[in-house]
Amino acid sequence: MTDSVALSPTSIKNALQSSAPISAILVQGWVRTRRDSKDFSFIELNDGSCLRNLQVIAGNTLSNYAMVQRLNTGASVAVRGALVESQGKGQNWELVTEEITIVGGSDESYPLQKKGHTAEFLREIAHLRPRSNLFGSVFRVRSRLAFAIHRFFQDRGFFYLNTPIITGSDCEGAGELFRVTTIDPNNAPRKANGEIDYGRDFFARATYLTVSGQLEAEAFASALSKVYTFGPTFRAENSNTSRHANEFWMIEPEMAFTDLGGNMDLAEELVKYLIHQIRDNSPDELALFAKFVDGELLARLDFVVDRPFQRTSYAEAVELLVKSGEKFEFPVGYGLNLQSEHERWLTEKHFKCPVTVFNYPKEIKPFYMRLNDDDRTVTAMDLLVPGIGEIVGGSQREERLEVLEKSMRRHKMNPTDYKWYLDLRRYGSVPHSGFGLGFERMLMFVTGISNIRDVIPFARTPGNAEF
RNA sequence: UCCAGCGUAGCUCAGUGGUAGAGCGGUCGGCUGUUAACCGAUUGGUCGUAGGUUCGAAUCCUACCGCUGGAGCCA
Repeated sequence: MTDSVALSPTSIKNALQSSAPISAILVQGWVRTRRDSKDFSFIELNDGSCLRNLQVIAGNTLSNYAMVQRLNTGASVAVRGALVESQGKGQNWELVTEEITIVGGSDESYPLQKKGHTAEFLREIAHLRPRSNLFGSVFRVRSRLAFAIHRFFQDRGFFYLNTPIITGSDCEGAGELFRVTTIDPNNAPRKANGEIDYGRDFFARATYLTVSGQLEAEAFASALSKVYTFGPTFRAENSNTSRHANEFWMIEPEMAFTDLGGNMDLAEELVKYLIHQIRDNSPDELALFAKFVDGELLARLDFVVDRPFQRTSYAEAVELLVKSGEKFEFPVGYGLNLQSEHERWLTEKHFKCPVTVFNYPKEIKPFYMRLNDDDRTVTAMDLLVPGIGEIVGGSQREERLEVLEKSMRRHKMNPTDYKWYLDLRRYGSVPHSGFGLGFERMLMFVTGISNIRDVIPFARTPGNAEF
């Protein structure tokens, strides 16, 4: 800032954790609120390093005290002074100012008040909402959760794999795709029949944003044994719900020599590990969520971590639903998809804990899932959690060449379009399994935040790509 | 995309046919080691947009736009 503050800055998090007074310290941050006293002004300073603010005492002997008294919420300042034990209640330490530099002012139009705002309002000011207690906390936890995911897999011998974001496969059964093209829509090359000729597009074929890295991950699991992806995923579905976004992040582990049981074990272990990590490392943020977002959050997280998840086959789940006597809006029956209300009944009312449902009828699942010996079901698994529903979807993959080709034809796919994928079954094929964990859905579960748009920095949903 | 609900001050909301309100915020002043401070004053509006009904519409009707919740799709 100026040469009079040659100190290297200290984060507010570190300052508040100090075990002893510090005679000279420099902190930088944004003013959350200011209160005047007779001879000085209290400034609540936050730099995002932690939830808590540092109380700054700015005395009327400061040369720029008149400016300090006009500081608005939102302004940025650098403060040099002494960290001392606080005389007041509510904080252990406070900073007595020797010099304060107003870095960037703010005025009365700053939209964040020190009182609570609704999530809906803050969504409209997505560029400023990380300066609020709630959203600052959400995005600190988001970072922590991402770190925990890498740690979980790296500790277990998985290799981090970056699968392509631009993909040529358009038939993975995972929703609508966004097209990637450099063709000028007003001057597109045409085939004889008038259709656009994507063979003359940038990649000499039609290309899309990826909806899953699974197929590519299978190739690398067939070489490095255990891999995981963690990257952005795009779905062009016109979904308008609190748990769908068009751009989201997904974790997709893929393991060679692993069957459905091993797959379910890993998913359960991962979910529990992530809850533990956040429980241990983000206590202040969790306390805030418990207070303002979801009063039962901590009890639910502890409950989930403490006991094994329920596991039930699709057939058993259908039977439970039929016998429940519950009146459902949608019909229950073998061969029908489980509706949200059915999944919610299983996880929220019946088992009251996360539930893994496995072995679904082959008709309602994608082509790549391994056919069971009964010839009716495939080794699918969905992990359902209370409040959110499906958080993990996965399966053991079909590793038998002929069975896979047959399944492709049954799904009206042409096996010759998937030569490289089938090669994995031609050369050293092994039983292998994997799943997709929705990163944002996991974050919702851990924070209690009920809308996916509030756990993504700048969410993309239908009709909304501002910021 | 479908169903339902809601759009009133910067924010949260009240007002259901007869002169647009409150709290908070902001601004000014007072008081004060305060901490969602306190006390007083003050500022603030094309009632989402466009039509229609009516002597008269924030209020009733229609369409559109936006937001929220639910459904489908899935992570």
